[in-house]
This record gives sequence, C-alpha cells and structure tokens, in this order.
Amino acid sequence: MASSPSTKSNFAPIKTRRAFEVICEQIREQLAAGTLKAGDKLPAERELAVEFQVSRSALREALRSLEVAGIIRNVKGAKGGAFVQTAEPDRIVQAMQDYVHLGDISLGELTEARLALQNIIVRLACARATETDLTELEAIAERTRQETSVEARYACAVEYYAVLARATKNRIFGIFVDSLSAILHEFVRGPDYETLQQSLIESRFKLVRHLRARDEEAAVAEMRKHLERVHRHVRKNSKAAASG
Amino acid sequence: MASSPSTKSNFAPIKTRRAFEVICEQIREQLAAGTLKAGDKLPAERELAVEFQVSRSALREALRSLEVAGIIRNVKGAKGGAFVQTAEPDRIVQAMQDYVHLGDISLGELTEARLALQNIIVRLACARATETDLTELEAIAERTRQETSVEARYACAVEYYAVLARATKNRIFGIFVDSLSAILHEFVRGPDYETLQQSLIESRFKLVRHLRARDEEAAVAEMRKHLERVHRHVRKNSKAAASG
DNA sequence: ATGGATTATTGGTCGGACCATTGAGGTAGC
DNA sequence: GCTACCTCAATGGTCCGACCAATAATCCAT
Repeated sequence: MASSPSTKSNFAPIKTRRAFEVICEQIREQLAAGTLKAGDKLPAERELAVEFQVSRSALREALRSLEVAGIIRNVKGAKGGAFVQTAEPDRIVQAMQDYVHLGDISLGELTEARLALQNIIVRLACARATETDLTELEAIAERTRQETSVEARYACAVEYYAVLARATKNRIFGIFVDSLSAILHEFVRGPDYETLQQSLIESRFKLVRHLRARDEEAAVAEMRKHLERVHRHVRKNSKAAASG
Repeated sequence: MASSPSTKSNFAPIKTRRAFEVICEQIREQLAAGTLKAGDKLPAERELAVEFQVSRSALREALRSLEVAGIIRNVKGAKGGAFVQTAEPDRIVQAMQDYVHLGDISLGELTEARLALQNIIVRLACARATETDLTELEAIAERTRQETSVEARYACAVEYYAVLARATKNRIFGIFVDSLSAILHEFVRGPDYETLQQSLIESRFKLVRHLRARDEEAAVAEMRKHLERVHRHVRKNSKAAASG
C-alpha cells in the first residue's frame, strides 16, 4: 500500500529526504509511541551521531529543529544533554506570531476571533470556575491597579485572560488565548492607552462578580463590552500608525 | 526602564545567548519590520556567515531553525538559497500536535474545543458563506461519497471542515480547525469507522442546505449532532485502545 | 535552433578541532 | 569532620575546511 494514492497521480512526490529530517521524524515517532516521554534524556550528541550514522553537524541540526519546536531542551555541561520537555504552548504562540507576520492576517480577523473565543471561554468559565480561580482573577485585577508602568499593566491583562481561560479547565482555549494575546500586544500602543487601561480594570472586577453569580449572559455581555472598547482603541491607533 | 520589574526580583534572567539565536532574532526583526518579506531571497550561507561573523555551522543552525519555523525555505543548487516563505499554517498545526503529544491533553478537551469552535464557525459561515463556498462544500461531500478508501474519505472530511472554516472569511478559525483535525485524526480508528463515515455524508449535505437557507440555529444543531456522533465513536475506540 | 556537456553556485554532509560551561570528585586547610 | 578550592571529565557550542549533490546558466557541437 506504500505510496499508492488511489485516484490521483501515481507519481510519488520526490522527496530529497535530508538526514536531519529523518532523525527528527524518528525521534518524533518515539515520542508519539511513548518510548520517549517528558523528562527523558537523549544520549550525548557524539553518541547519537554514531547511532544514526550521521555526522555530528547533521545530528545537531536535527536536535536544533526539535529544540526550536519545543520538544527538547539542550543543556550544556557535565550531566547536560538533550532533555525531552514537558508541553509548553510557547512554540505554538511563536508559530502563530510568525504566521501573522508573514501573512496578511488583518486586525479585523484577529479581533473577531478573539471576541468569539472569549465568548466561549466566559460561558465555560462561568460554569466551571472554582472559587480559587475567581479569587485569583480578583487578585490580578487588584495588582493591575497597583502597577505603575503600562507594560506591567499589560502583562497583568495577559495573565488575567490566561487565568480566565484556565478556568474553563480546557487547555486548548488557553493556547488560543495566549496566541492572540501575544499577537495583539504589538498593536496596543498610543498615548491614550494608559487612560484606557485604567478604565478597564473596573470591568475586570465586574466580570468576576458576574462569574461568581454564575450569570452567564451578564458575564458575556461584560466581556463583549470590554473587548469592544479595547478593539476600538486598537483599531484607531492602528489606522493612525498606518497613515503616519 | 531596562530589566526593572517593579515588584518582583531585581535580578535579570541570565541568558547565555547562543549565536544562532541572535541570528534568528535579527532575521525575525527584519521580518516584523517589513525589511524582509515573503519571496525575498537571503544571501548565500557562506556570505551570510561572513556578514554575521559566525561560522557557517552556526549560521546553518539558525537557518534550520527558521526553516523549521516555516519562515524560510532552503532550496539547493545554483540560484538556490533561503527564500522567505508565504504564510503557511502547517507549522502551527505541527506545534499543536507536538504539544498534545508531549502533554496530557485529553480527548475530552480536544472534542470540547472542537465543538465550541465549530459552533462559532457555523454561525459565521451561515452569515457569510458565498454561493461558491456552498457549492464547493457540496462537491466535497459528493466526492466523499465516491471515494473508496477510508483514508481518502477522511481527507475529504478534513477538507470539508477547512472549506467551511474558510467560509467564515477569517483565517484564524481555519488554523484552529486544521490543528484540531490533524490531532484528532490519530484517534479516528476502529472497524466500525467505515460505516460511521457513510452515515456522516448525508449530514454534510444537510448542513449545506441549512447554510444556504441561512438558518443559523438549524445549521448549528446539525453540526452538533454530527460531531457528537463522531465523538462518541472516537471516545469508544479510544477507550478500547486504552484497555487493550 | 537544438540538445547535450560543462561549469559555477549553493545547500547538505562530513570529520576533526577547540572553547565554555557544568557537575563530580579529590585535596588542602581550618 | 567540614568547608573551600582545585582539577578533571563530560557535553553542548562554535569554528574550519573539505567534499558531495543538485541545479541553472553557459557553451559547444551538431
């Protein structure tokens, strides 16, 4: 059955399989099969090179690829080596950021996706948020109030959204939210942003109150109002930047 | 303001910045700034190495990283080189797949996310799908009926979801859907899958009819019914695999 | 003009060398 | 006996120089 598409062309795509690709693939297979799992340590580079019968350079390119993909982490020194990582969404975020930079994803698409996503999240969080989640959200909102720099407050906002997503007890949403946060961060600029920030804090407290009351519709409405204000600001400043 | 978190530790994180990281960063910067854009060709490796004042090996590791990230594509031969790519969501999908493999994302999380996502998509598609989109969806459903192999039919299903997502006119949703499709593909197994596939085709036609009638609620309901059947199957086979 | 051989360019791989970091073990001094 | 320092081996990071393989432009013979 190897390489026999039933209906289309019968020519197999020509693949100049590079050594490092094959290596990556094999390691990924072991990962999917469970032979390798988070925390495991791969043999030393020089050793692996012998095992795969490739030069150390080729092997290193493979390891580098896996590291960039967030699968392993290379640590130097004695007792160092390549360690299989635990899942971190950073790479997904990075990949999405690259995608937006390379492509022509418009701000409109980003904000629309964000709004729709937060709509789901608020509904789920409303049903599932624990008291711990809610107090944490309040703590973050409170901390936002005390922060002095714009950047610090923005970091708080990102954390607020992340914790809210976590309250859904579904990590997929967390990934999506983190990605959009990172991308939209680049658009959040402008002189009047600071005053906007201030006014958003109260909205965050309100949302928590709605969540605690398990008032889904009110929570959704609050989030929508909240985001629409942010997006108005972003859009305005984006246009200003484009025209300048 | 450099490296002065106001409330936390005052020690800046020690970073042993590796050469290839710095190179990647610089190239990414040029990308974000627009100095580099899709289609551009980077200088030859040997040339770039001189420019960055690093060895060719280090430079190659940087290029390899960027290639794995989907930012550039290396092409061999005269007039070859590293070309800046147009945006492709493949890498995001790959990253998500890695994340799921590494982590312990449960099937429940995946299916829940999928359901919520498709809910949004159907609503948006209902409002925005053009006649072209709808006929394309029908064509795919029709093709599914004619395909003979399980794999080919699954490919059609993936395409159906992709086109549906495209009908929202928001590429972000397309990325999310593609990612989930790729991940959930691994779970779609079992002897009775073929009969399930057959019965799903009719559902796809129904959905298109609802979309054409702009009947949002009916469309959403159909999609929900559709996915719940799939998920029941997947869950059953997943349990069977786990117990075996 | 055409078509094949030649050549220059460029990424892919190789092997070997040295550096920098890190942890372990050993040693001197208290 | 404990601590502080030194030494050393392991390991990733980098460099160099070479050759291979694919590829497109060029040249040459027909």
